[in-house]
Amino acid sequence: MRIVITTCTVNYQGRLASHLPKAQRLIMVKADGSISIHADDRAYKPLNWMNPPCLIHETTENDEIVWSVSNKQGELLVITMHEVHHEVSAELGDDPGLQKDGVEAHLQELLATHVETLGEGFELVRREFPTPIGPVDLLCKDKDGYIAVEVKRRGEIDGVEQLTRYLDALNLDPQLTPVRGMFVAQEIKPQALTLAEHRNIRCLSVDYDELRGMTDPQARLF
Amino acid sequence: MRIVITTCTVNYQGRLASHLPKAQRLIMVKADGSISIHADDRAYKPLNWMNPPCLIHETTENDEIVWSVSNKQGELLVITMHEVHHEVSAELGDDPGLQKDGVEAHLQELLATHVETLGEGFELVRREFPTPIGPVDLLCKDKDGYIAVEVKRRGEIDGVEQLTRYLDALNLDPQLTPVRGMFVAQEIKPQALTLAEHRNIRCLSVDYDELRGMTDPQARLF
DNA sequence: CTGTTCATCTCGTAA
DNA sequence: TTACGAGGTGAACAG
Repeated sequence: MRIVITTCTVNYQGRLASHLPKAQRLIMVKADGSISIHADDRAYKPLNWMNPPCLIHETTENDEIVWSVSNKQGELLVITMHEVHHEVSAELGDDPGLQKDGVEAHLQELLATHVETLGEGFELVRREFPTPIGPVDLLCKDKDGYIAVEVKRRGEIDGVEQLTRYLDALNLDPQLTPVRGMFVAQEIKPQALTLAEHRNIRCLSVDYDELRGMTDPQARLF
Repeated sequence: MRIVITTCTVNYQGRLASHLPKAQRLIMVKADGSISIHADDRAYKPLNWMNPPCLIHETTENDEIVWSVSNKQGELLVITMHEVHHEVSAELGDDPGLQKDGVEAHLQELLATHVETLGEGFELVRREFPTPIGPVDLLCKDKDGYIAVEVKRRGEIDGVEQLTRYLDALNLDPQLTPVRGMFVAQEIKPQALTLAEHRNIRCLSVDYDELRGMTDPQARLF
């Protein structure tokens, strides 16, 4: 990792064209060759960046240091440093990586082992049930037939569209039809709820922690 | 802006839960109070972060510095620094900001002034034509009636769904119906193309630079 | 404020 | 390699 605090101008030509006027910024060069340019606000997003793999070529023109960063896709990032105020290097080494808990996959897992919470007499047929246009999160069955369940952390309109496409595909199969739809999320947006109801898709909000408690009452990863 | 290179462990509890084992990392505190934690790879994304506005509370426990970062939503980021290897501060000042050229809005603008490239005899009725569920990018007209045009930089399946919803809404209006659909993008994914054709939506790939050339042959912002 | 949509989205994963 | 969906998506803009 190399950190340079510098007064610079930046031009990017690639997926779009962009320009940063002369100002003081922080440039971060990482061990994988990637580069990012940060202003003094916004935690998340750099002003400009180049993802690895990329090549940094340094030249000097009229007392100005110029970095030309290019990648295989033909994108080009040119940083002209008018003045360098500070510079540090440090070897951080490999990172053991981020452990996550509470993403959609976990919710799907928990629901798969507790399909009875989705509806009376529900039985799991398969997780990730394949269709020609992609897998349905859960395929369940009760006394009236099959139910395709779409699981989301946050239920929005896109999820309802996705489930609708799956239902269309599944209902082409005479072995399965009629297949009902069910939309399950920790939180369902009003728009999504309205669209789902309009399409006769049942909606259910579930609580992740509560669901986890059913499997393992004292579970808490961290 | 404050930069700290430190051996640390990090815990986040908020929209999900996550944990970073002890390792050397770079912590960036920006002038707006936001904070991000970087490993030595990936240009774009920090391992962990907290967006402004947030509050940083520093304590010391057994020779370890602990930063508790919280926000109004009740999210909590706890950084425990076991060792600090380097530290810098710098006032960067306000950034003049990034100027962009080539985003979807520009493409829509160009197409609006050249609707004849979309189809013979096409005339523009309105950009951002309002419907109950949101504005259609372009509403055009030819001798056979109205055409709703959805403009995307990259045409994917979501865009086709969006256009379909607009068409459904527009065709409820007896003054307009029948409204045909048209999907225009610099690049259209095969899946989107298939779905669009299946719904009788015409697809067109356009070249941004070529289109811009029609308006202003020597135009080139940077 | 909410809701909607774009993004140089990034990033993982599975076919 | 490509395609697809999730994301602590973030960020901008309209209502």
